[in-house]
Amino acid sequence: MDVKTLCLGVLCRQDASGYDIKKHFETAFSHFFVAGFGSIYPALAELSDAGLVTCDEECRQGKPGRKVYKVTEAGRQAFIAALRETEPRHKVRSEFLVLMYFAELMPTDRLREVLDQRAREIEDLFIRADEFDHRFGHPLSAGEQFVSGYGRALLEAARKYIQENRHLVEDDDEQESPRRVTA
Amino acid sequence: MDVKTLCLGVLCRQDASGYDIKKHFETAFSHFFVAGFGSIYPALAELSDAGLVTCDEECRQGKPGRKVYKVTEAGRQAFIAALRETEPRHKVRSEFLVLMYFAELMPTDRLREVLDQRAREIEDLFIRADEFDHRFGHPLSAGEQFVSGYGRALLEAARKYIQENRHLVEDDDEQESPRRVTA
DNA sequence: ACGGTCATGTAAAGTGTTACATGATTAC
DNA sequence: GTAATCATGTAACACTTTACATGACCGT
Repeated sequence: MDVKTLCLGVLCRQDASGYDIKKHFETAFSHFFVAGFGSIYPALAELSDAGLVTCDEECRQGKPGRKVYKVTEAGRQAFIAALRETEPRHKVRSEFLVLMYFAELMPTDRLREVLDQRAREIEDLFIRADEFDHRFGHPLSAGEQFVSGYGRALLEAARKYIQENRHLVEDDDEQESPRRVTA
Repeated sequence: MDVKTLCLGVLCRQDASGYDIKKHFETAFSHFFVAGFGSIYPALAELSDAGLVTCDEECRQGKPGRKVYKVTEAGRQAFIAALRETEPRHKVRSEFLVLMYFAELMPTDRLREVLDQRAREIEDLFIRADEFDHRFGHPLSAGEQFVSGYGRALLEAARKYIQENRHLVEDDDEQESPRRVTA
């Protein structure tokens, strides 16, 4: 599934500009999809050319002018068809885990730093997840609840695992550290 | 981090052919990286051109001939430098979660099917993880242990979450089903 | 004044996926 | 005999990332 289809999906929920859609990727989709402006704007142009969305441009003298996109009936049908045909894949790409895998080739300092950074990122993601859940206005749909809960469950598992197992890569690696303290 | 660098990393552990490396991606790296032959073979050719690996071709009359790659000292240094510079990102791309997010636009049958399929895939991944851990021969390194445990911890969290929460998207969606049984 | 947010878009470069092309060997 | 596994590689295509280019508005 490509960014184009995801944009169409967002527009099936509500009218939005490219900028709004980017926000949606950063909040609602943050657990499972990323996209930048460089993918979103061309995608919207293509959707428009294909007649799957329409575009109202708010003229604000000079400047780019905010463009609000709306899905057409053809667009809605196309999205539903895409959902029917999409294979439910689930793919991870983690440089963090690559680094952990090759822990023996890294200095202990750097390892600690990387683990701390990952731990901080996880805490950040919790905060962002809370922000998303408590948006004032409409309550979460069933799908949003499921996905939000899924993200949180996996985040919790990751946090716990890292806390309890970071010693596997941080210790024994080099035998240089003279303090084996804490009886 | 690209496939080329990962291939170099594998070769820092042991000599291998392109085919062997593919196997490595499917087992050791299965939790966090995927790569096909179409990425691996060109990567090995480039590494060879750059002098980061050498290549011994086992001549077997006719046919392609198995090529066994070995890392050079320059290659080892280059990999260690890459580890130093790599940002520890962690990215998920999940069509499965997209489908769940848009559950309201899908028929209940299809939803059930998708959830069952994901559940089966998770069980498969457990089996593959066990196979990897119990390879006869050398015991797991610290890095391998950490990554293998991480993968398993997240798999367990995903399994549990799906079991306990699939009703969120499978039920209430359409009110058509006449059986609300089990008072 | 300055930094952050809002706002759109293009072009080039980098990367990965898929399909194609070929063929031997091993296990059932 | 048939399917799976071993084994390598190319070419076309698809997609994303990054850098660039521009500029207003709002709050402090």
